[in-house]
Amino acid sequence: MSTQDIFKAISDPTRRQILKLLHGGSRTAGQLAEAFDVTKASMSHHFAVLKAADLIRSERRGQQIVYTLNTTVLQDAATLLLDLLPRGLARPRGARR
Amino acid sequence: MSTQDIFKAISDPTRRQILKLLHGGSRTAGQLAEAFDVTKASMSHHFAVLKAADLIRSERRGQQIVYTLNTTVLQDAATLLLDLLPRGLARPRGARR
DNA sequence: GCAGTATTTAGATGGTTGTCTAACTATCTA
DNA sequence: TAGATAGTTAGACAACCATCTAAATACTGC
Repeated sequence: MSTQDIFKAISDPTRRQILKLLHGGSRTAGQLAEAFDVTKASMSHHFAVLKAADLIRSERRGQQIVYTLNTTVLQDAATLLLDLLPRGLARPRGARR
Repeated sequence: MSTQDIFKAISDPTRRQILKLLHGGSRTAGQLAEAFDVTKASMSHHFAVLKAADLIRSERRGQQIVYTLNTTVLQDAATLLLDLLPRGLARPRGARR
């Protein structure tokens, strides 16, 4: 769950799309997989990367696994990016630290 | 200069550090190279990636090449990240669109 | 034009990554 | 407990990437 893990995770377009889909609320692995033209195994790999970065959380519900966006870490990532800017140029409202 | 170019560019820690150094104002290729433990050729590669993403601009000054942060694109990148969040949760001040 | 300095380009290499197929684990239901 | 469904893990492979050395380009000053 390092900074590098986060940036690596969001560097892939499929994974960014997954995060975007999780906007709309939690989804099962199967529901997410349907939205993409890759195998479930590949999707599972992407989930693992996102989980390693703590960008998503998983919870088993019966036979299915439900993924949920971890908005806190995503906000942190945005903050990290904004930190690359000269101070005071842009800042998220209510940024921590 | 696509979205993907931007995210790929910032996925590397060395390049993020370069951007951070450019916080403090423009620097020559040589000045930037000094700050890292890699060859100048490798640094030149990183500059090219950052330029392709339009995150930095270059200008020749005599024998040297001066690199400058393109804050506009960096702000856009942060906005793209924040767009992965459920609407209204976080937003940079004065975000376009 | 030549020597020296600053930087980039070319080509090679080892490591990482996204994808696949096949096999495995976990859960539910009859 | 057997079969079906949902998802992950293992292993392989091609493509990509960060890095290196060596060579080339661009500029300056003599």
